[in-house]
Amino acid sequence: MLRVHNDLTRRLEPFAPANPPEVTMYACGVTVYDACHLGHARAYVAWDIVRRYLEHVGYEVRHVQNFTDIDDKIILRAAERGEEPAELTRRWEAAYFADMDRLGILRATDYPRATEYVAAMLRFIEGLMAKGHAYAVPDGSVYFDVASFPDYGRLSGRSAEDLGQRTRLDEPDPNKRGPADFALWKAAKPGEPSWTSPWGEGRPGWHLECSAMAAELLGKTLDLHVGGIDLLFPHHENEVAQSEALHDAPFVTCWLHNGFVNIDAEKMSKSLGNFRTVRELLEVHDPMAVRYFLLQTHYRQDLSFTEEALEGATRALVRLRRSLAAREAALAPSTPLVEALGAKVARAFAEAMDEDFNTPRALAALWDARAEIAGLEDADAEAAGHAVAEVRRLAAVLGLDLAAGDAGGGDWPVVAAEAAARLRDVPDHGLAAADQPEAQLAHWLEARRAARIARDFARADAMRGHLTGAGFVLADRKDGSVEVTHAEAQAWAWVWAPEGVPLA
RNA sequence: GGCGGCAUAGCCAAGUGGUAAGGCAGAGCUCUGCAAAAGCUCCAUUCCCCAGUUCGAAUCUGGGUGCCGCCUCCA
Repeated sequence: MLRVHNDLTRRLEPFAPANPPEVTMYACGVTVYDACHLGHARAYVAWDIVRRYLEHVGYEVRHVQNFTDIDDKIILRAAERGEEPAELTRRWEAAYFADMDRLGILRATDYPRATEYVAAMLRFIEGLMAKGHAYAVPDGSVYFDVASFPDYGRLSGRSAEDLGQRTRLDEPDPNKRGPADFALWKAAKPGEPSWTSPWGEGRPGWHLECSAMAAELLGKTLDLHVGGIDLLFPHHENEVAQSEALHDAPFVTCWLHNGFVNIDAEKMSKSLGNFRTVRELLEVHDPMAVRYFLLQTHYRQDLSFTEEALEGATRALVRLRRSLAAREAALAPSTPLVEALGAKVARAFAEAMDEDFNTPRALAALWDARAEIAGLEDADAEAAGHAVAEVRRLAAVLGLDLAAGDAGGGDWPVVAAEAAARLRDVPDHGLAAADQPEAQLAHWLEARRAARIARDFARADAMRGHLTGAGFVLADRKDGSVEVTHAEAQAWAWVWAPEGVPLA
């Protein structure tokens, strides 16, 4: 049975959607004005795992994630660049998808844009005003009246007094009746994009879009609402207030929040300037390795980013893949032991994931299975491939493709192609230069093979030394083929196979 | 000031009462012409500190210390 940590109750509780097998899940999306960094990747990988696991255990998830495509930062950035806000936001939406697709994040059911739901938001505000929960001020803005909603603060654990105390430190906004009141509708300043409303030209407040779009697309009460812990207050608190004030129904049954990515013990964020974009990370690292890295930490915990840890995750992924690949072809009729092994890993995996999506433990279950598969003997070893398939199937629930990236696949990374090209400049071995990196490397490997057959190991090792100097790592295999990797190309491998008789 | 979180081996990180998962790094070995890869073995008597509860605590309670986050945009 799946149990989840509900931030509304601050407890682990059974997952109980209102209308199973359907699950409604709303994820707070990004403001599309800049590149995604590892922190964003962390959040969306976490929710991708939640979605995948729910589907794995039989739920049908309606997953909605918004794009905030109108706000102060967008307006400012578009003005700086001299382009329309819509051009800017469409560009960053595309960049968002490019990054997240590479990380293997499943597409949501819907990606509503705030600017396309302004009419729904205006109806929302009018409803709140009719019920006395909102008020307009002279400049044309509309605020939510927090005092009219006694339950305010339940999600974030803040009392009215807490909020009052803070305001002594800040300059009070003369427009607001109460210190915690927040804008539902912001009056437009000259030159800003705006929509017509009963209160004049303006644009929706940030908190409102999630409430309005969630209600439009998923209904008044959501099974799951997810987002970063930084959104807990005030964003999610305000969403609850608006939605429940209007609908007189619980807004969200279960809230999930993910922890931060820390770098040097500090939150990774735009404003601190200590972020690593997904795009730049993927220039060097296998997307699956980045995903694996993120899954090593439970989603609610802060995650420490270090290059060392990311590289460690990459090596772990490569070893897990290779270890399994070594047994994948063993598909003789299965045996009781192999069947039991498959069932055991599936059980351990489910136990881990059922405990609030404990991906570190789920990964450990996969590693335990790897060791058992490697230790199989005789008839069981002949059938090991069936257990490998089971491990890969479970890994896929985490969005990890353990079959990919192994020998033979993938384009040549730039570093490897450049290294191969440099081999042409080594004046030795009487080899013809070749244009393609594959052909260039194949010349060397063929010559080295000839030397090895002639048992001229000094020459063969000298050739390997040159290749090693260029960054290539050779792995001789029993059949005479050579697996080639490159020290700077994470998780990349290329296999050269000789024509003719294999090495004796 | 208010609210909340975290402190586990060189690094990342599970573990909420029963005697420290997993990965990376490191060491040894097997295999190999030699390597690499793969495989096997080893690697925290101890969980920030001090009291307490308990037959028993990394886990519960109290008190410290340190770090981080939210309260303004933020995944």
